[in-house]
Amino acid sequence: MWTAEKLRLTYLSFFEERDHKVVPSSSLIPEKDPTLLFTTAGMVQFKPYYSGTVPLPFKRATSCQKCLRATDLENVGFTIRHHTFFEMLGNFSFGDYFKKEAIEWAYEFVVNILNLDLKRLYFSVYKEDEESYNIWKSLGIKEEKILKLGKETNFWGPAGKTGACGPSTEIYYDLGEEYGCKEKNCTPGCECDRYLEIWNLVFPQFDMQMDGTLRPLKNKGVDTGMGLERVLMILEEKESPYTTELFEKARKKLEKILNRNYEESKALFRIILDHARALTFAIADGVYPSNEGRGYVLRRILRRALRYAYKSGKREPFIYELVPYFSEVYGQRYKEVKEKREEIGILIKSEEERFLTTLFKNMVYVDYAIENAKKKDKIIDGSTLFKLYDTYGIPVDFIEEIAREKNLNVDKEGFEKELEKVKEKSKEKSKFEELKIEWIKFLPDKRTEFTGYEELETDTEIIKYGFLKENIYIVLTKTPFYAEAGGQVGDKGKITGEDFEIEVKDTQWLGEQIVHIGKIKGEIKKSKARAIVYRDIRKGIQRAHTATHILHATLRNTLGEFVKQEGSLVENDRLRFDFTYPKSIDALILKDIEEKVNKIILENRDVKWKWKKFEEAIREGAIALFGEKYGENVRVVEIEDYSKELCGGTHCSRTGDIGIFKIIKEEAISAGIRRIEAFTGLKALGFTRNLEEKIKVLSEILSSDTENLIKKTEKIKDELKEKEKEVESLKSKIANFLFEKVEIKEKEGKKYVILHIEDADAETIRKLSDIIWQREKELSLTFLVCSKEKVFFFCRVNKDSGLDAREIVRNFGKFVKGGGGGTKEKAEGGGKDKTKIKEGLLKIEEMI
RNA sequence: GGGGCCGUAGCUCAGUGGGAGAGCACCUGGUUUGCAACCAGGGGGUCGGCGGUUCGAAUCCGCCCGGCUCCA
Repeated sequence: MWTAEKLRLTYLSFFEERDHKVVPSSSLIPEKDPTLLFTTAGMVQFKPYYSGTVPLPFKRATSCQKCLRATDLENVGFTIRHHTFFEMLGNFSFGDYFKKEAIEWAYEFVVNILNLDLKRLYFSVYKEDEESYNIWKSLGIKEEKILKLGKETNFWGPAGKTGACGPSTEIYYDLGEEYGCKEKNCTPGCECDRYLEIWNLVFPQFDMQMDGTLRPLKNKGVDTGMGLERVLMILEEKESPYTTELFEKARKKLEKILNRNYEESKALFRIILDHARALTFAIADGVYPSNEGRGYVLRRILRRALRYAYKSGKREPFIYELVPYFSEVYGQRYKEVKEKREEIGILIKSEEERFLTTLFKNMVYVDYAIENAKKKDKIIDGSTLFKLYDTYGIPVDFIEEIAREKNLNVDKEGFEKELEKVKEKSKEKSKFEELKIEWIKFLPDKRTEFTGYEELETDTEIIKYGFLKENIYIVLTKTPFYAEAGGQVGDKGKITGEDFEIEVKDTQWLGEQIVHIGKIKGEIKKSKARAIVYRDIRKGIQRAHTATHILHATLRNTLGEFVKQEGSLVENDRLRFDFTYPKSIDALILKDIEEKVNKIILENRDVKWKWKKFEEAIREGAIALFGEKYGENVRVVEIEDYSKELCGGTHCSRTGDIGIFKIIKEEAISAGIRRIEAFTGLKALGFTRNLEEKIKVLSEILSSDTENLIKKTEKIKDELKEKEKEVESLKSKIANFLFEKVEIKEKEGKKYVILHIEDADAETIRKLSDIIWQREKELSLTFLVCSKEKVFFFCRVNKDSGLDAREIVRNFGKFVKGGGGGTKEKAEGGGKDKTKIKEGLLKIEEMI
């Protein structure tokens, strides 16, 4: 009986016996390679060993690597070979053994260890790679079973324009005709599932040059990948990876959730199972759904699964329910999946809810676009497509799929163009000025030494300086000024010399150097200088920074481990901390957090820092931020029994130095990311004092004492409402009273009322007009004017009268320096000039 | 950091320059008691905030705040 774990162990020990170092799987997030979104293959963690940039710790390695790929997302579910998440078994050689051993061992493993049926095996080589071809032949493989294929399938790399590349050879397993496309020319390499590629052996052999020529690579190597899911399916004799033990439990659960059988809707099940597994692993490695980068890929994966489920009638979150089944199957080997299963579940659920809400709300726009397209040329144009994506957040692949179902086309090209435009625009707007400085040099360039951890004043020498606009930029050999990094703002202070004094406003990194930016008085003649950081401001920054660490630790304690720092700003007694959290934070919990932080401050704990090896620091549980680059040696800032973080910033020596910590604001800055702003030290005191001041003033205005302020305000509000009602009813009464004075005139058989009431308001004459209209049904026209500071008038005509209320109102408007409008039967207007009301009214009488 | 859409009663929303609305929920009275009961009446709003244009702004314009979303 084969199981996944038996297969993994068999593979790893097979190569361990052949002097390979067994290396554990690395994270799905390539730690030292910001160019890669995810770990997409077994070799990712070994990349530096091929390029030869680092000393080799071993020359042979083997691993079972978790991988994530979203490049073929649309195919997942419709074939048996596409997965977003999968495991790769691999053996690697860095300038050690080459084609012969690799191929022979692969043959031995597949035929002798796994006992795969040789009759079903096929092989491919790159058409110009005679060497590999001959090795296979020497193993007794018949020529007709070794296919010579072209560049697209059997020549790999380089990643980018230059670098390591080489031919590959592959092992295929014939699953039988029923898996095939039934085309005559169906062979290994075909798009269908029949010939399943189970093992790819890549031989980095050449070094591609800028001009495209191939030179021999210094460290020729071997990089192989055997798909665990694929092989397991063959060994277990299952119809697809989705029926192997890896998915068995989750699949059964899913059958219950969807109330369907796997057999009757395979694609649906495969999509959901695959995506649920990928999400589980990605979140376990610290990627969270968001609207950018890796997080965005996750969001797309989840949304695709939900979209298919939605189509099948499922409208509630459910993917999170599958998490425990994956954590059970994988928990032994991949501890993170087990340990974080609860957080993973919560995150997935909240993301599901978020998406379903958006989807449900915004699907109407898609429907609308589809109806439009049906009427026209059966194509959804690029700008519509883009709008749906850009504004309403509906993934393009969704729209494409829906369109396909309705036999419509989408203008993907037009969409790409629109997207390109937006990208350009974004880049343009965020582009900042480049430093174009003509440097005046005293000394040769070298790295600036930072003395600011120990002292705030340093005697130093000027390396160079220059001017940009009204600012001077100056670089010193050593400086106590902290340059902006890790959220902590640059120091402010003074640099003095014999003939000059510089007021430093900001400090920034410029490559390996620290540059001080400020204004100069006097002239620099000699290179000697003294750099002085403003103590008070620096202390304020330190208070905010240490408080940030306490806050971070407290958030993790209180809200859970999946609080992850997203960004941070540390200024003089002010801090801003952004972190992942799926929902808003309850006011009570926020208060609790504030209190806990202040408690740590009151306990006056020690704050210490040390330089350590990166690995050692991580092992001790220090928090490292993802996306930050760390060198081999890192600085660990530790708050006694409370927090341990990698941090280059400056800190208080005891937590008591912070004084007070006061949260000012808690808000969402984007989906799943919250921001807390807080003050420390005297600024925190100032904040509360300011509130106090406001309350005092408020009390005085309302003639209340501070204790009863709330009651008093409520009372005033109630009273005001009462008065408003009273005024309302008075207006009605006045209108009724005024009705008594109404005099109905008649001209050419048309009855009308024209009336000017001086001290009424708009509401009153509207009401009066209503009363007149109700009681005197014969009227052709009423025209009422009131005048207080301004003039307001309201006109109503009977629709059979042949009069136009708008016309009347406009005419009258001219007399009072105003205007008006409305409908034919009812119009109103206003003006500023009271003096000509009489003339205006006469004019209206003329118009009847 | 930049762009798009949105913000109206407790909830879901209509209203796009001229008198703040509907359905659900709530309260009172009536009717009567089988599954979203019915009938009549009522309470509930700084139309997210501030400024501008206009005789007049929920509506148009600008800025700010909040939500959703895309790009960096």
